[in-house]
Amino acid sequence: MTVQRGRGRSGSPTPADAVTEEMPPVSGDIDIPGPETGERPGVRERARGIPEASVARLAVYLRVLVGMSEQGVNTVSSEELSTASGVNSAKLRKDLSYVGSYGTRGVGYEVAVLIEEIERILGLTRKHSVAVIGIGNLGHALANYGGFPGRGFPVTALFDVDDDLMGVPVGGIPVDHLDDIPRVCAEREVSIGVICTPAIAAQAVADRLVSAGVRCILNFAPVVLQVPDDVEVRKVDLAVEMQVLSFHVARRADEQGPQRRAPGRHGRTVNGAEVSGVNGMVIPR
Amino acid sequence: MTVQRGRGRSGSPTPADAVTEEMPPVSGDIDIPGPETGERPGVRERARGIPEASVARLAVYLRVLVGMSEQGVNTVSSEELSTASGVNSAKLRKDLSYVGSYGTRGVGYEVAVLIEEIERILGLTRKHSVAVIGIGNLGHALANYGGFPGRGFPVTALFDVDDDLMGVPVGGIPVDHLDDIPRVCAEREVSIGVICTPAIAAQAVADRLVSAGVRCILNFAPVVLQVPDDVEVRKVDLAVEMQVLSFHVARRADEQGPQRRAPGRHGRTVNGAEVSGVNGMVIPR
DNA sequence: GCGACTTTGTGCATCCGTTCACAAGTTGGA
DNA sequence: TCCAACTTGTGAACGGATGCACAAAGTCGC
Repeated sequence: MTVQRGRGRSGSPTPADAVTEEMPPVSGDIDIPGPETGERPGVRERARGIPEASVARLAVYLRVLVGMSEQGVNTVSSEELSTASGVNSAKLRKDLSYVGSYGTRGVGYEVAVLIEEIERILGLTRKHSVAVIGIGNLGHALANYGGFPGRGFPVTALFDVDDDLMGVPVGGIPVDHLDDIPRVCAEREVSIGVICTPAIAAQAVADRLVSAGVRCILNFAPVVLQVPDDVEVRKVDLAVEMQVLSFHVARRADEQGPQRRAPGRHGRTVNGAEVSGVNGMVIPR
Repeated sequence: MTVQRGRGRSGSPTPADAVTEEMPPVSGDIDIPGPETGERPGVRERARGIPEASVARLAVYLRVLVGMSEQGVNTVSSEELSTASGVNSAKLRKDLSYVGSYGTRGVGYEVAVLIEEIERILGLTRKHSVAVIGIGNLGHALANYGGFPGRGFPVTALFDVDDDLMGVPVGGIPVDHLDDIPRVCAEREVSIGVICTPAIAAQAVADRLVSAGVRCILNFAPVVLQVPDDVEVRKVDLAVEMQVLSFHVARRADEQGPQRRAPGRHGRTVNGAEVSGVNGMVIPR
């Protein structure tokens, strides 16, 4: 995966850059059967310890499960679900075990239950108001895809600097000026900001979002954002994706071209398709 | 990181699902100083062993380096470059060591040299013809951003099923029908296919791309594609990104809400901003 | 009610990637 | 020429994620 953790703007590089740091070791991760806290017991304690990689996969399982549910499937085994999700069953079961024990040995999982539990863990039971900043090609695309993938992510605010866009509704929502980020975000309780601006503007936008109280940012701009410790940033970088693919093209050419593909090679990768997934995504055009 | 390796359509789950499998252990990774192969010695052997995570980061370094170069910077230390790229210097040096030893102890790296070498490793020295399939919102955005990020990725073909779009130029390139994928891709030597279709159509499109000889796919559709072993797929899934963010929102709420943020917590994450990057991306609107 | 069969949940070994820490190489100044 | 300061490159330790394999738990048929 390609998950990097950056550092705050305070500067000096620290070990905190570690990929998949942050999650404390599993020590405090035991399901404490203490008094009810309103939610199921242990859920809160457990949620914290889920590895980021597992969280991302849970989202994938969720999608598959919803699909199954729509097709009337009631029960699914780890084997079936894992195949459909493109992971192996052991990993899937381990991922699900972070969520809790909702399967029945000898039978499998109830699709509906699993959906509910994963949604709860992922925090999808409540809506997350989304703001899109930078209404260019991509921003437009996102805004038009009103109410993001899998619902639960209503786009409630759009921002840009272009005067011609001010007040113009895109996907039903009028565009506001960047300067209004603090006010509008507060009013509409935006919890996630999606940055689709050019690289040059991204940091400034991030700063405004942060000062507006937004604590989660999805960054499409090709810059490493500097944000305070308590702000979560995820980055999607098309250039990087393309270049990684390019690398594989090159590697392949190198292997095959000059010294002819080694005869043993095929045997080694039998059945091991090269899918370097990164995440999920929607925008169904 | 969220790199998954899937399996071929052959079905039955296998250990090959392993993340970051495929790359053989470093055993054969030594820089063999044998006879020149046309490229620098050892390059070919080395390229194969670079971890995917490092490849992705190399792309980030490259972007930062190009920026520096444009500003007239000639030399950079691992410390500077790492800070600018949001990783720690040890990791950066290790990443660069996969590329080769192009630094000077006591001094640093020559920006120009590093750019050149990274470009070579990433296979950016040659152009990679790109086809975009599914000219909806996102496809449109990508197509319009003619000649992808960082150049080297010219979009040369567009496909859709909508009759109204046939022949209509988008970003200067006329849209062809899905049925023409094999012919057009062959003619224009497309090496990378970008799938922006709805989920339902994605697999069929992938199949056509594969049969057209395309061996690298960037998939924006929310499906797990089934492809042969020798096809590389990278997936960008907006839904997953959003849901991972949602998870963090929830986690944070759980931490702070009920049992008040633990006093020690801050001390632990000082300086460790939570940036779970995933990849790079451009589309500067 | 019992035994054969299925599937979950997880301890454990393994592997890969990150980080540490230091030897080796380079520069500049005394 | 020698020494101090600096920076790269990398072996080795560490830690987290993956995959295996099996005990536990449940179902089904007889």
